[in-house]
Amino acid sequence: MVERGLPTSVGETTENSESGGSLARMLQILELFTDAGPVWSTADLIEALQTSRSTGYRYIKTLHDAGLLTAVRNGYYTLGPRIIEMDLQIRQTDPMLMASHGVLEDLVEKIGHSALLLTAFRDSVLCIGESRAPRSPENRFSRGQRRPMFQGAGSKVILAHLPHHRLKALYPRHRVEIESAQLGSTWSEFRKKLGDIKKDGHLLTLGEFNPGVYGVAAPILTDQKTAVGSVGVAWDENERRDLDVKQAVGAVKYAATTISERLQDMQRQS
Amino acid sequence: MVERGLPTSVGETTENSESGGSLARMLQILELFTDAGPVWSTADLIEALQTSRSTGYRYIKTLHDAGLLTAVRNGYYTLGPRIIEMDLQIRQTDPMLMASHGVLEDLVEKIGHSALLLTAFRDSVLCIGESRAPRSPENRFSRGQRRPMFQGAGSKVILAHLPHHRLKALYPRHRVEIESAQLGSTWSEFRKKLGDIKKDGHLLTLGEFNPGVYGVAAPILTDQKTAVGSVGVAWDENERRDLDVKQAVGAVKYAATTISERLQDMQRQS
DNA sequence: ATTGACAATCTCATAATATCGGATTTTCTT
DNA sequence: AAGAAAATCCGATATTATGAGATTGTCAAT
Repeated sequence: MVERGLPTSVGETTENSESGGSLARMLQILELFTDAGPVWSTADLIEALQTSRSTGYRYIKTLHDAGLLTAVRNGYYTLGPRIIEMDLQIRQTDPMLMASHGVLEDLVEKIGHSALLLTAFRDSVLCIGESRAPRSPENRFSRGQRRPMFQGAGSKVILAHLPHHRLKALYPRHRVEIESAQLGSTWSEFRKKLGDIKKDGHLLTLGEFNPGVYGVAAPILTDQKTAVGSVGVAWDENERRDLDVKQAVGAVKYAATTISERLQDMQRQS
Repeated sequence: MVERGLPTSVGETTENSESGGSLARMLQILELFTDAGPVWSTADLIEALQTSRSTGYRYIKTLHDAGLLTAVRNGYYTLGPRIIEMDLQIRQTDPMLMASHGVLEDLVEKIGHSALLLTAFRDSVLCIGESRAPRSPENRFSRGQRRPMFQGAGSKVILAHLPHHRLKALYPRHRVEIESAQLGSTWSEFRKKLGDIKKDGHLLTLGEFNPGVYGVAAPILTDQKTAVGSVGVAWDENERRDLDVKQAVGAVKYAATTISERLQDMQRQS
């Protein structure tokens, strides 16, 4: 009866499945806070949830008590301080981030361009770390931002190393995007293209986001050779240094391998 | 084995009240991820929750679907990517942070020491922003970290400008800390000391965290003159420049006032 | 301080739905 | 490809989330 959640705006993990109960319903509140609407009144929140006042207030109170929401003023809420705290917690302890310490910096020094650390998240790719070259422009792709999984070296190289079942589940959801990204118009064609990338162990792209910008990326792999993330660098073609493309590829692959090994060593110890 | 949920470690909003239902119980999972234990197995999580396997898995799944948890490998979880994403969202839209853009940088330039932006959170103070002076040492108090509310200029100055009822609720919970922080051993003494700080509109401290370190802070206030945060700077006494303490106080107060005004202007528009 | 206006919480009967053990399916290792 | 382990599904039960209205708490102005 609670006719909540417009199917169009849901975008959950699994296609459009009914949200999994009140717990998920409550967490949906967090999704409402966007760049376009970063501050919500209780009234609007309750309206958006299509629930009773009591329940709405209870959800808000629960999230508030957990620190995930905070009142900016009387009856107006924003994402809460606990999120900032947890982000620090992640920065200090995330295994992949830990494993990449120093490696990204070395990579930047070696090739003179900014480097990114990416991870797969919900059929897309999230930037979780970056190391900027000395006087490079501020990156438009930085920690916390997402990109589609079918464009850019850093994304595709993860895609190619995803476990079988993940790909199988993902393909039907994104047939059109995959085709328009030149990744094949059939399942077997798709698998073949990914197989090629996988064989190379890296990917070089040109102008997939910004015209004239090169991208190189290599996957960060688990013991079973499936991707947990990737390392990537990008540079403008007329900003080219004496650096050879091959050299960049080598450096990126080396960085990715180093991180992968460290990561696997860490897991063996726990 | 993992003896969770000890009343001592809870530290919820209201004294020690029974957790408010399954929603809060699920969110408690997030509190388990600490520096000491950043990665948890499903088995240990369920053990810690003291619930059935089914329910434990359902909680984990719900949090996973929301992106608040992520699997680092088979059956092991960490805080999830959605948190990183939401942190960026906050950095891009948080009113206080927006209002402080440029102001903190100007302050640093004026006095040559790193500046911090703080906010009140759960009977403590959280750092939400910082601007580092050119070649200053990496700050030990940076974004995402918490400090007690009764030590340090940045904390006390917020405390002094907290709304009446907040103080009244807070005092009995922290009598001992307040007394040992020289903030008075009775309620009226406490109120008087805070009143003095309030009158000055700023606070100067010496060596409350690190010996020989000066701290200056001023409050960020709402229309009704209650604190939402503070601006602070700190420097070592033998690192003193030709800068006068008075000059620093003035600069900090100016920064805090500017941020307060911007904040109030923003609210008038929405 | 007192009041009025609004926001947030509380009360409590009702039934919706979270819960649990066990079976089933999915996922991972050999 | 088969076996082992993990995660999900299933359905009966009662715990507990829900919602309308009353109450309390909070805020701004007199």
